[in-house]
Amino acid sequence: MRARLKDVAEKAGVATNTASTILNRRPNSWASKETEARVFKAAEDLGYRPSRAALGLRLGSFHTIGLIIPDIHNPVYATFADFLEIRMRDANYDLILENSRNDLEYEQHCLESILERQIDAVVYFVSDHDRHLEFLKKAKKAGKRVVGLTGPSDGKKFAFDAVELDFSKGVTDAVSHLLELGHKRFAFLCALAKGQSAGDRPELYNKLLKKRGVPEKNNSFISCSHDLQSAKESFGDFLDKAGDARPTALIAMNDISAIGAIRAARERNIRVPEDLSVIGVDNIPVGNFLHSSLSSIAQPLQELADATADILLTRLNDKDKASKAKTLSRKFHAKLVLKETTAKPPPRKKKA
Amino acid sequence: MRARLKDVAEKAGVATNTASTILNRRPNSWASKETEARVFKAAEDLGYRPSRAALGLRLGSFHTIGLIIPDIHNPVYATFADFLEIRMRDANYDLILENSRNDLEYEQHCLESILERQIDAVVYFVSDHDRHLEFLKKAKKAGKRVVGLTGPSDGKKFAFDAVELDFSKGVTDAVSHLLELGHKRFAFLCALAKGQSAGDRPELYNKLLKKRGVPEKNNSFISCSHDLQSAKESFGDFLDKAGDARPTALIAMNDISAIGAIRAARERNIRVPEDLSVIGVDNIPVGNFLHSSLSSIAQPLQELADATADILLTRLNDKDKASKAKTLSRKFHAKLVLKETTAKPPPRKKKA
DNA sequence: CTGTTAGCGCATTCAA
DNA sequence: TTGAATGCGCTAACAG
Repeated sequence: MRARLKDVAEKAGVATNTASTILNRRPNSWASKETEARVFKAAEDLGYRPSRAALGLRLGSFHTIGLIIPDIHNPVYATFADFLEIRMRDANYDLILENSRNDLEYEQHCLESILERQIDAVVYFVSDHDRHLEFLKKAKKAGKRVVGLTGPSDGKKFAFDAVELDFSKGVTDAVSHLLELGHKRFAFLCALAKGQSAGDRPELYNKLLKKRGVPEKNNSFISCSHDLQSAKESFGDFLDKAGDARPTALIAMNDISAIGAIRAARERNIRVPEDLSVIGVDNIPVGNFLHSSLSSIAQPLQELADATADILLTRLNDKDKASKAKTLSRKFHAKLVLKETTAKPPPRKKKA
Repeated sequence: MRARLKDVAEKAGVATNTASTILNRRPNSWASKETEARVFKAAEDLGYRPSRAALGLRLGSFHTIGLIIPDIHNPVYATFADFLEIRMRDANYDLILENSRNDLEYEQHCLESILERQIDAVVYFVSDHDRHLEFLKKAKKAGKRVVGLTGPSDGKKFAFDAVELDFSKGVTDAVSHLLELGHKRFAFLCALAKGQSAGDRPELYNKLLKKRGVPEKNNSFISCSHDLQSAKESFGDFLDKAGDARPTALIAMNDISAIGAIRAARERNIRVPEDLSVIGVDNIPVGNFLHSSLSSIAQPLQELADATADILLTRLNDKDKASKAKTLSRKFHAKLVLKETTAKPPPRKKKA
């Protein structure tokens, strides 16, 4: 079996608790340098690793945080998870990853199940606030820290720690850019999780364009699921129905949808960007390797992960919960990155 | 605090151990139906979940398996992890995911660190056998089950449980197809992990083509890292050097490399498939959404994950280690899937 | 520095 | 069925 603390102590010729003291919190240790060295060497030799089970039982914590992502197949979340994992690992925390598979119901299940574990904190992407309120209450009651990744100001509104990402500047810039290029007809492709409704997104989108003088009839709102195939099909159907009245510019709510949509266009001999300009969201790496590299609204993933880790560690280190009342939050902005999928709209064909 | 077993027992008006007996192994329980019902209800009402820490300590196992993948950004591994997680979760096992980031050294670290946990089994993708031999020994000594995902016959050779995937038929078919189309000059793009050498891959590749009458001078072997950018750069450099003598057909060791290479071609006005045929490996979804959908050699991911889960559960349920000596393995074959990136080679230009 | 004691939550054994 | 007792590996408090 594995070496236990007791074995280390014996080998070093000290008492078990002395070994424990030395191996953990040096400050209060009265041991001589020599003894310390002996203990460390014994631990090293035996390949001693504290039992996480015993530690968890004794300390009531596993030094573990849970991360729930909506979709492991979306590079954005995979990358975020990767970044966060590195940061937390540096702080000696483990990361448990749950994939809710873009299913709001299953997401609930993940939230509940992760709460049932000996976990110190939960990080999750806020998809639908109302659905999460009860979870937040439970989590707080259970003494778990929670950090939500969310849109702007939701954190403040609901009083939980949050890393906020504001897309508005990015989206506004995207629209401005398309308008400047001369586009008149727009489409918005929105990927929805299973069980999620479009909410007020269509209105927001219409309002945004109306403010710039684009009449509502020139705007289309299309929804799809979170996979490539669904985006292709939804946008393809839309193109087929729209015929010649089709938009010349598309903003997709994420790059995955954008890629699906571009393929739908391609299969209909609609060229990107000559016939159709496309802007995605997320700026995932593969977007740079398409036939035309994908213009996109980029999330500052590294910063988001760092901010999340910072908040997490602040909370985790604050054992007294002194700052219990305060809500921690950091805010970031998404940024438009122009590449090759945006161009002037094609010259209008004369009506036959 | 959370409800403990003791609380459940109290609420149900039974002894703690009675509650334990009822909640766990029904067969040996002598309790009346009524008592049982009361216990279950109490557990339900209190939202009782056994403490994993206590369970881990008592039982010496966390009902958890570890999966080490080379790259969370490669959809193939993400998908495999997802499939395996579902299967293991059904069997009430948790899955811990480690990402070795295509770094052989870090992979070692992952293997070691995962062994140090209270984990029942480890699943990993075999990249380099020699490096893993010591790990395998240690794992066996520690009583961990190990399942390796590997090439053909490696499992038998090294006597550990394995799910084997044989690419040879797929690769042979790919070469045959390209030869039939009339291709004469080939390139092989091989993504290598950090710290990994090409090994005997170039020879195998040359041999394969030589057998079909392709002289060695018409074959190029190019290596790159596991990311899109590296593939693009490596293949781009190669194209620049090759000039007009460039190959008309490319087999990339994975789709990520293929996508990078295609973009490199695109940036040099080399059309795919008109000027260059490309076949990848993995058949990842995004390949279907490129400008020309990517022909590829597909891994049967669902089957691989299922087989892995089957072996895992067989071992895990075999507490007596009766079949200790036997090596379990399952073998699968990769399959060529033709799409749009393969075509006849361009007509040869007359030399100036 | 040491040795002892106690307890985290649970399964298990044994005597009632 | 029950109640009591034991121990998994570890930390922490205490008197020496």
